[in-house]
Amino acid sequence: MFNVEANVIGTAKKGAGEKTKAAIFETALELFRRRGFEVTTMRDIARSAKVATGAAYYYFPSKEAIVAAYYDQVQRLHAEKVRLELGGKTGLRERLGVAMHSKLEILKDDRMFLGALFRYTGDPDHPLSVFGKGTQAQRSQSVAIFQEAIAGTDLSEALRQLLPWVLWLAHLGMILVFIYDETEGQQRTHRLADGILDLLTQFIVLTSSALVRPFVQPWQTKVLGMLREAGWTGET
Amino acid sequence: MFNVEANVIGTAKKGAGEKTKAAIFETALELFRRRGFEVTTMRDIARSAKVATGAAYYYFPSKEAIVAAYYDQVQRLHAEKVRLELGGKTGLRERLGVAMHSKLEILKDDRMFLGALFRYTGDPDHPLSVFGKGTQAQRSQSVAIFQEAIAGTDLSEALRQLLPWVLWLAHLGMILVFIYDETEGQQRTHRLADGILDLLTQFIVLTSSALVRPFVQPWQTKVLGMLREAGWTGET
DNA sequence: GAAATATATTGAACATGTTCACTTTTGTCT
DNA sequence: AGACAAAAGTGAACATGTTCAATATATTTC
Repeated sequence: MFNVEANVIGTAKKGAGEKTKAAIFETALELFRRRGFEVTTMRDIARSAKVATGAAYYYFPSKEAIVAAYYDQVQRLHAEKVRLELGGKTGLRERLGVAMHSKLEILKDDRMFLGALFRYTGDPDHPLSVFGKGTQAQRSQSVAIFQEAIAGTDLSEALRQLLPWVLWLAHLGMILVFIYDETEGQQRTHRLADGILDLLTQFIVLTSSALVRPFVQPWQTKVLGMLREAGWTGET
Repeated sequence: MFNVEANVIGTAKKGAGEKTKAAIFETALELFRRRGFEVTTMRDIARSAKVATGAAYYYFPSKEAIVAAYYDQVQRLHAEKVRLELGGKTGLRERLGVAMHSKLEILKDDRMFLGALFRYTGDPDHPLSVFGKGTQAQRSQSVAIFQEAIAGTDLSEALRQLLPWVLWLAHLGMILVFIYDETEGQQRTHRLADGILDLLTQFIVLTSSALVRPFVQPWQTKVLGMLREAGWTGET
């Protein structure tokens, strides 16, 4: 009768299926981690989670959608982690470093199935395409994290607007490199991220310095103009 | 008994299956173009080509492999086209423009199924991964085209070595943008390519000019060093 | 509390990429 | 020509992602 605190805890009446969904999700991730994405079948997942095959599809529209859900979770963790680690840090370079490296740390054990995120990259109309309309919301969230990372630093309006998108794109490339990186602890990816961030911040600082600005400013304008035209920020 | 000129023409005795292979290939491309890659089934292709389903697999290890074969053909066409159009042109910017735009022209009617090339981007071990070992040969060929494009121009040794790889990567991104580009004749992609090439060549020219070199050289060194470390050129 | 509705769950059926044991065709050797 | 081997081609069977009609369970309505 009284049903307070009910849906606070996940065990409540309403949405009893939440538990099932969670079970399927956790089981899937475990199998993905242990055996890889391709070799793990939906039947495996369902069986391991002690439900019928169809149940998995009741909660997730596709196998890749499970990875997408995982990535949603990653984004939440990342936002949290960044907010935490950003405290006190005021330098642009340092803040960007936090945003990038913390992401890699979150993903560190999941390189095996992360590739599934890129499966529909070449398919503009697929709901799970990294660049498609269907993932716009997640994209915005991810961009927002980088917005937060550059918040408080002294940047031009144009940069403040476009930099987060550039960083998002760079971070996507970074994840790809990460997947391919077989070096111990994926140090190569970490170093590459540092290198790119070094260059980027140096460039930005340059364009802010009154001394060289006249020489570099037109470049920045051109770069930003291009990005804008490329439509990366419009998000029709 | 005498079997000269035989395998010169494609209709020869040896390799009679070449005709079948070609039929399957052409039929597949036609269907991909008319209906799209996803909706076209291997059974469709086989039926249209008047062979059994298994025949398609006798010649192509997978559905995506057909697109890969198409892309091989594209590369040959591209090499040819570039060699042709490059005649006379000596400016770096102009030559790079030829390399990029000619590629887009070759691909112009095939955006519908080009996305299949990217299907295994996130799967390092798949034989058809764009960045994987299995596609190393095609990658080298593609890089060679850009090598040819920058040949004859006045560049430092480091640049001459790394620029082709950078261009290859850029051109890959360009194809991706191309696939998503719904503007008339994909002008947006063409403009983006021009913009990026402008920036790139300006940067290169800058680092060559004796006047500003001292200021920009360290940057170039850093960028090139990073690329090298990233292992894009090693190709283990 | 019974009927009606919404939510969960089932497992068989389906579609399609892929494999494979088997047959047919083609070319070679004697 | 006939035997043999290699290449070409067949189509049924298989594996797996996905759909769906049917059923069970919970919740709401009256």
